[in-house]
Amino acid sequence: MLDPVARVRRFNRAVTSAVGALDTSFLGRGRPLGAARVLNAIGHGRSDVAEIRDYLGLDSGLMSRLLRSLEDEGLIETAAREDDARRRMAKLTRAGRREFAAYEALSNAQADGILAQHSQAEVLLAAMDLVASALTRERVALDEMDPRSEQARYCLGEYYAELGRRFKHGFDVSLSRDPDANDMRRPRGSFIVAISDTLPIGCVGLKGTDHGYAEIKRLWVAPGARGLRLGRRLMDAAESTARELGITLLRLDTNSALPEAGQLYRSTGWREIPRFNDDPYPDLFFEKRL
Amino acid sequence: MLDPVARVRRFNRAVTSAVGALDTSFLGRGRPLGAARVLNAIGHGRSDVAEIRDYLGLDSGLMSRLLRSLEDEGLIETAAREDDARRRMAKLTRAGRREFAAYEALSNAQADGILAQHSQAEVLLAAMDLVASALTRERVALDEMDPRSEQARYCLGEYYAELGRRFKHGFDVSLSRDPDANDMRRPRGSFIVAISDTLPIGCVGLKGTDHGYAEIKRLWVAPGARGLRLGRRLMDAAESTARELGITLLRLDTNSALPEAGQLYRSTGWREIPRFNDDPYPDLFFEKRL
DNA sequence: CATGATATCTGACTTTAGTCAGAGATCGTG
DNA sequence: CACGATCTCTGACTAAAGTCAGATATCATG
Repeated sequence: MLDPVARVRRFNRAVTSAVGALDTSFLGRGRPLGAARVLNAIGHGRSDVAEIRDYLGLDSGLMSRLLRSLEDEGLIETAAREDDARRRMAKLTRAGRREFAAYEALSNAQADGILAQHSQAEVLLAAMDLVASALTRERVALDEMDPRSEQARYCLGEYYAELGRRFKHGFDVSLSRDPDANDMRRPRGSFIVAISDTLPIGCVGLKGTDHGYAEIKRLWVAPGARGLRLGRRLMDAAESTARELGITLLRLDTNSALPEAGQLYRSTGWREIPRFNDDPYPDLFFEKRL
Repeated sequence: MLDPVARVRRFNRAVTSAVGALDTSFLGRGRPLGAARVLNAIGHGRSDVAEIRDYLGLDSGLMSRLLRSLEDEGLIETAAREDDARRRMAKLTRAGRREFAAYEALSNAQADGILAQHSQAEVLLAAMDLVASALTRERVALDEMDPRSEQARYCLGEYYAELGRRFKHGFDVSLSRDPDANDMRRPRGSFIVAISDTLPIGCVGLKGTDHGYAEIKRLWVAPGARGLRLGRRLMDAAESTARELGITLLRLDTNSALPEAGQLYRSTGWREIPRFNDDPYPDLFFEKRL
């Protein structure tokens, strides 16, 4: 009754029928699912025909016909790309935007419906985040981006909030040595965000200094993405970026209130060293030679 | 970035692709999905053709042809039902059982694969249980069953384990007034189990006494099924069974360490009364006149 | 035992999805 | 500017899924 595999399969059955219900509601708009999917891909900002085909896994002949049918309905327009006339771009017409909005409304209504039946929506959402991260584990992209970008700032905000929860006396950003964003941009450093299907679920900063080493800062993994060894992947990415930048020595500080972090560092070749700064929060210091 | 609806939709995308991958692996056995689904429904114990058709949502013509193709492959046998020769029963042949086992192996491997990538499988499973319960909320069946049945005993075991966790000094079944199973069978009482797709996710007992009232005992909702107002549904079912049995007064005891239970009782017409038994665990007592 | 209801089956369709080969336009490169 | 590579499109298919109108057999009921 409690076999793990049976529980996963019960989950599969539950979501299969939920997904099927959404597909059925899509069919209610009188268009085959294939055409609806292409329309939605375009509505969500994909315009390059080859990219859509790849994303949806369609044959080029089939894709071409689906585009034609959407064009005949007056929902999209296609044009050759300016930089390469072999490739085509597709975009929604006014009618297409209306139709796309109708599909969006169906999707949103379904999502809303699931949430509305639940008196603890945040618990349900956290569980969904966790499952979604687990299922898309191998599709998590590690993207280098500006530490001031929206997604980076979101990660940092979550990171600070978590420190506030886990440190006995809270955490005040202004007391910490908040690294200058410029130190986490090439060529001095870098900032890497893990993105799972548009949602940022982790980050790490590589901060350049003038003291002959660089620092690893702001390693964070979203609660729903823990257990997927994402921290290790982020650290690997930061280290290889450091090597690219010609950095040979890395340091970092952390706090014993975050035991999983310390364990990660110890198991990946970092060795503990004496305090090397006067930041009030950390009480553990590590170094790794590349 | 944190819009609840967007999070649900990210979840939808993640599971859609996981489900698609399983379908693809099913196709690898060289049989269309429709036929595979029918074979699997039969393998999982559904034998009545009309029931399978209903479960899979198939047209009777299509169903007939799928059955024929499975028969031609030698995987199933069909026969008219003995009690009604218009209806047909289908069952697997030896070869059908082999083929069904192969599909089962694929499903199990997929489930195993998901779990294996996760270093905290129990956390992931708990999240899956919660999501599955939320998605199948309206398909939860409340079944009256014997309190000694396997599913009832599972619920009771989970109930006792939870009391052990939540009571400051633990919980010892032998110290509590463990109701005689016979008091929770008709006509003296009843035992109701909430089943979500084969998994028991809640229970409640109606225990007959010789003192002019019946007691509500053992109300439990699985952690993953909380927030769905299942406790209320179970209580409603217990009350209407009580009415059927001609019971006019209900009592129950509970503990202030279970605040959600007390809140449920207060909000559904129960009023607090003085202690009416000498069980060491409860410290709150309620009564409701039907 | 006639009659209407029910369950399954068959034949004759349509729609959707997907495959494949080749045509035509365009691109990058030597 | 010739040539191979790339991208899209068209025509000609097949397979799968689904629909619908009877035909046939059986059942429950008066």
